[in-house]
Amino acid sequence: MKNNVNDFLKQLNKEQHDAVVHNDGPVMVIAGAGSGKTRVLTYRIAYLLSKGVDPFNILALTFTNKAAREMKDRVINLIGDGEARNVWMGTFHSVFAKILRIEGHLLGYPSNYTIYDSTDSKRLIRNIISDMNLDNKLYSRSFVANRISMAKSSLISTTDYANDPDIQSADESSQKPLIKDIYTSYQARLRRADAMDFDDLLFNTYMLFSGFPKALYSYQQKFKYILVDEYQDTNHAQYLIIKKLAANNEFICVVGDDAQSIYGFRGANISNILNFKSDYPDFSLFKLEQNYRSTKTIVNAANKVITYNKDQIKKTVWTDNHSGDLIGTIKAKSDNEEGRLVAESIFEKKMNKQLTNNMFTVLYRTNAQSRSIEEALRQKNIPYRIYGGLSFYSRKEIKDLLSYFRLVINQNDEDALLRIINVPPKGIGKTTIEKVVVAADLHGVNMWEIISNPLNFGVDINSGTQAKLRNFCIMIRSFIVENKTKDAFEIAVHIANSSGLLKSLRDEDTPEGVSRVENIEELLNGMKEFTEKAIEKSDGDLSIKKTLNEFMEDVALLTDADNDDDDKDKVSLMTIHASKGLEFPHVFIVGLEENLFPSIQSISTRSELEEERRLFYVALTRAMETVTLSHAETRYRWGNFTFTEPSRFLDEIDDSLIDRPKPVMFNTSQKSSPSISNLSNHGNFKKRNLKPLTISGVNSSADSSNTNNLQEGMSVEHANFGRGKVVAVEGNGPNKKATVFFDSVGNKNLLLRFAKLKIIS
DNA sequence: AATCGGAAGGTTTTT
DNA sequence: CCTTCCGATT
Repeated sequence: MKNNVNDFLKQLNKEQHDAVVHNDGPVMVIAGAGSGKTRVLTYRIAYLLSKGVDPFNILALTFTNKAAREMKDRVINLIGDGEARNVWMGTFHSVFAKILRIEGHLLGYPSNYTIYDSTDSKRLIRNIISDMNLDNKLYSRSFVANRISMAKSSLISTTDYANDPDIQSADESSQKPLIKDIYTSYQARLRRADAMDFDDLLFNTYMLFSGFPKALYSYQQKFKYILVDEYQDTNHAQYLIIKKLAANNEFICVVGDDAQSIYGFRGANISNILNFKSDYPDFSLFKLEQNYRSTKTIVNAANKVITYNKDQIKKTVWTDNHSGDLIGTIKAKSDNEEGRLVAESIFEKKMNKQLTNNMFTVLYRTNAQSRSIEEALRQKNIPYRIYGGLSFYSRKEIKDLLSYFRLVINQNDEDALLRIINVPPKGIGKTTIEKVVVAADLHGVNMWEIISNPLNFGVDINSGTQAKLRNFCIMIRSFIVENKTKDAFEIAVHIANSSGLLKSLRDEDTPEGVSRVENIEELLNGMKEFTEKAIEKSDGDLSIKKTLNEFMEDVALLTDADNDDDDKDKVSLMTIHASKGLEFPHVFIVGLEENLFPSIQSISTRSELEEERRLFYVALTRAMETVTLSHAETRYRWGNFTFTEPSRFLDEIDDSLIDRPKPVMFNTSQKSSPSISNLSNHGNFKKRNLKPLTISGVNSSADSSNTNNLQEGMSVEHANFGRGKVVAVEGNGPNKKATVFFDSVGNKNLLLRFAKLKIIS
């Protein structure tokens, strides 16, 4: 043990301390923002271990991988690596996925079942809708997917769904009575593919524990001590699983804050907090109300905002910290200007107060808003990192390669099969695939069986096509054989090459192709790291190299935010949802406009509006020192710009805490200078050429616009003119100019300050 | 069977 | 605006 127990307990305040050492029965901790919630959880784990509890008996559940990793790190800090490693800490989904790998056979799943992410399951739903010849405008994929997901997370099976009169009449009145059949067929197809979607991980865990008392009992014995983070975000399925696991020992500790419940849209149910009382009548309640994170101004502003919500648990968050600055505001003419003003403000603060980039974050409601901010930061040469957005793992080329891996591990994975059977092109076209699909349905077998032996199933194809299918199967089988002896990295490289995937992308010879190859290389590098890290850890042991199977077990549950290379000094950009649990000295919340934040979909019902307000509350309480709220008067939406109204949330901040823009007198001549000149930039609206995304924003800033070292003879790329060669460089500092010869337009004289040149070589 | 172009549709939020 | 899907063309 690294520290003496009493030493680390001294670092807690009274309430935190009591919550940590309370050792008798169920515990609920209601923790205001910034009050040391994670601290209580980690210290509690450390405390249990110090009392001699076996780490193997502790289960700690979080919602994001990031939160899980942070918790693990902090526990390791407290008590050292050895014991902490054996505590089960992870997201609900990853922990349950692990359990299902072991116990899934009881439900008829092999241990190598595939996890479908939401893209995969939407593809499958799309296929089913078109197979059923339904109007795919009426039966929109996302609507159906949502409906099914809601059902599953409430543990409503396909039969329950079809037999529930309320559900049926709801579907009938929305003109979609056949959702029940789509749901049934969807589950059947997942089964046939030995696949589970995200909701199945919860649904099946519940089925396992309710249908197999022996299995339940053994996990109850294993997980004697259960801790749950962000309890307010649990959905019905998660709630019941925890309840079952805890039923024997009732040594359960849940931590949450009803004011930060922001996942209602995916079935999270605040009443789980309220029900805790009735589930565990002898529970102890602790309230953490002292905020250690933020200034008085921020705490008071957030408190005031949340009072506009009717439904909430009473608590008084307060702080001893200094008052700090007033909340700042930015009012911009357009979303582009908003980006510019935010970037300028970051730049100024940085200079005036000697701050670093990583002290800043820009938060927004929707991922799409990142673009104008990105552009502005890039122009100001401020490095940034985007969390979330289009996930690295959802890029086409990555999905394709991963699909090869998936098929090697599980040949029943039909989504993977369909994705790659003709990628790169192998002459297996639509007609053939259609025949295979039909035969699979007809015989009730998996598509892999059909293509392995088309003649057995009477599939009518010519010998040329037969040979092509045979070659495909032979290739996959050879990968399967190789996979038995190679580690994850070796087999991955082998597949990337032998499948022809890398070659076909290289042959494209386009900038997109190059960036796709880079992405694949990035994935392979990550796999190399994964493989080698495992070797390091197992020092002494006989070659415990990580296998492809092990890699693939994790990958479906990973998101971009999990690539933690953020030791760099960068401004963070993310959605408010993604920011939960994090803190930053200086926070910008952008796009505070009606219909955007609060979102247009949520302003019609009280509960949804209140969730938006909690979201705003979460955003405000991320900040330690300053908050700046910004909105734009016009914003691009679907190609043309629309006028917007300031968000109601702006008005809900107490006047004494915010620095509102002074109302401008009507004086046409004076008003002109900044605003009109900005509007005259109209042409800029059209030039929104998005740079190809680099992986998680790495090097998005530094080398793309750092033209300080530009030299004669270099190859460069310009957003509009394409590639060119530097003919001459002259001038210094801000007036540095270059003459560049572009293939498209010939010689151009460019002021480097403005032209965003990218150095190629 | 592959490729290209036009049309249509889509923005909440995440595991 | 951007991505994805479908059909027509080669």
